[in-house]
Amino acid sequence: MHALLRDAGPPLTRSVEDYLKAIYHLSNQGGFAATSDIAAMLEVAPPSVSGMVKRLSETGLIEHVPYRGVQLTAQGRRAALKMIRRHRILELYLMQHLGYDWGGVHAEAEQLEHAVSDDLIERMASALGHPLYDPHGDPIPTAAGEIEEAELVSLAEAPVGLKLELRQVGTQESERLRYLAEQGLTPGVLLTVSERQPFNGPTTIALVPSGDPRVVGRELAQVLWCREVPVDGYGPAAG
Amino acid sequence: MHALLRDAGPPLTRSVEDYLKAIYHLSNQGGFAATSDIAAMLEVAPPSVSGMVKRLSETGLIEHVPYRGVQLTAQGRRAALKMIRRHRILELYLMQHLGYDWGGVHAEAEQLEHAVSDDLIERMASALGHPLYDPHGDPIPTAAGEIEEAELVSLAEAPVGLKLELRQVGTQESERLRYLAEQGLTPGVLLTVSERQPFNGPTTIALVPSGDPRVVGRELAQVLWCREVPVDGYGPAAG
DNA sequence: TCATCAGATTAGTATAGACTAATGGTATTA
DNA sequence: TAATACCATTAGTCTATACTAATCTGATGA
Repeated sequence: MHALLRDAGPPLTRSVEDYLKAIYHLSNQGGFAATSDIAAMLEVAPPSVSGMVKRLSETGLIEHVPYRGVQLTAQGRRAALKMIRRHRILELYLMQHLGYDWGGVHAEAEQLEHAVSDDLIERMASALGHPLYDPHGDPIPTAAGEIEEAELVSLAEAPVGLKLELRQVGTQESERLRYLAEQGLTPGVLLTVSERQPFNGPTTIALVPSGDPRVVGRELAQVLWCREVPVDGYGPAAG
Repeated sequence: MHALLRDAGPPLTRSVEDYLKAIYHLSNQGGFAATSDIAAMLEVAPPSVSGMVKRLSETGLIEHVPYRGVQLTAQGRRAALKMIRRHRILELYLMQHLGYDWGGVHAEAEQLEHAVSDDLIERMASALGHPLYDPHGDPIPTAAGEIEEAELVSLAEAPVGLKLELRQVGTQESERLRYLAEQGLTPGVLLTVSERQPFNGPTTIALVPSGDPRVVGRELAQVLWCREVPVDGYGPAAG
């Protein structure tokens, strides 16, 4: 079974590609993506999402548990990773070969990722020396659809001094979620670990770039899953 | 009145852009583009064209004379030239910077031209040194929407030895059109002028690349409008 | 001049994808 | 446990774009 033959069927529309990407980003580590979150990310109304979810699950790209959310199937995940590869290669190419800066590159790549051929992406990847990380330090999926899973560390374990991105909040309790949101601790936030008290004491962090400090008790810190962020350059190993 | 403000209104859809381009190519020098020709060029059914024509003329991009055909308005022409600029810059960029060959470049540019921003096209144009001709020798419209109109010579006047592309057939008589089509003399055909008999005699040409000869009487030759084709390189003046 | 035929148009339908308004389900809170 | 509030879903509509089948127009040819 060749990769090229495996995904036969009609090509995906632009909208479908956007939905799959959004679902991928929202369902970290096997969780469900909620209708309203997808709607917010794509800036459409929730009923539009319900409609699309029905179509996508009929074509086998996602699985839908009513009132719970959706997950990508293996096929949907492959398609999502392909779009993410395209996006990240494009961003890098536009910055390195056409002088784009951080400001404009995302929007341009967002459009182009739906129009480029696989061939063009591989040519760009070659011209870039088959990079492993995009300008934000995120890993670029391979053409075969594999991606380096960022290993997540809980904030309670992270070494002092590390720069981290909060990726996942491992609780559903609304009180806690509300509190964390008030503190500005939502997925995507950047922070550095400033200090940790001994004997299972709290962790003190500084938000990036504001520098605002936060003190997080051990119980909460244990459910804040973060990934290490390379301080500079195009990847963890970049010099 | 700034160019940037002049074309306000909702952005054109992909389909609309394709229709405008097709109409531009089909209506040489102020002629009308026929419904069936547009349909053939875009590979859609004629009624689909009728439907689109209605919408486009309501939005002022074309003018429609029922049962005769359509013409671009100034606004439609600007939009078409913008797409043609995009296409030609993209083809050149893909060939010169990403190693594309003649085979693949057209299809890729056809997709990308709908997705790129003006900014990206201008960056590519810069990287290419603001070229005036595309890989086929066709002139590239400027960002301001001006295009070098290829001056057409009638075959009856063209100097012996010149390489020409047949661009326009200046008659509507079906007998003559049928005869010309039988002879393989349709717009787009390449040829060289081999000989011309004196005293308003016939012109002998050789089709390119087959080399097949054709003898064309003066009356017919007078209505075969051609443009000179640069023999090599990226433009008439290219060395 | 009239019949014919190719080409253009209208009529009616389908699909993708969006919307608003109304309804239904789940989970938090009192 | 009951009430409530939030979120998801269904119902119904709209637009763009395509299609097929049916009809109309205008040019050609007898």
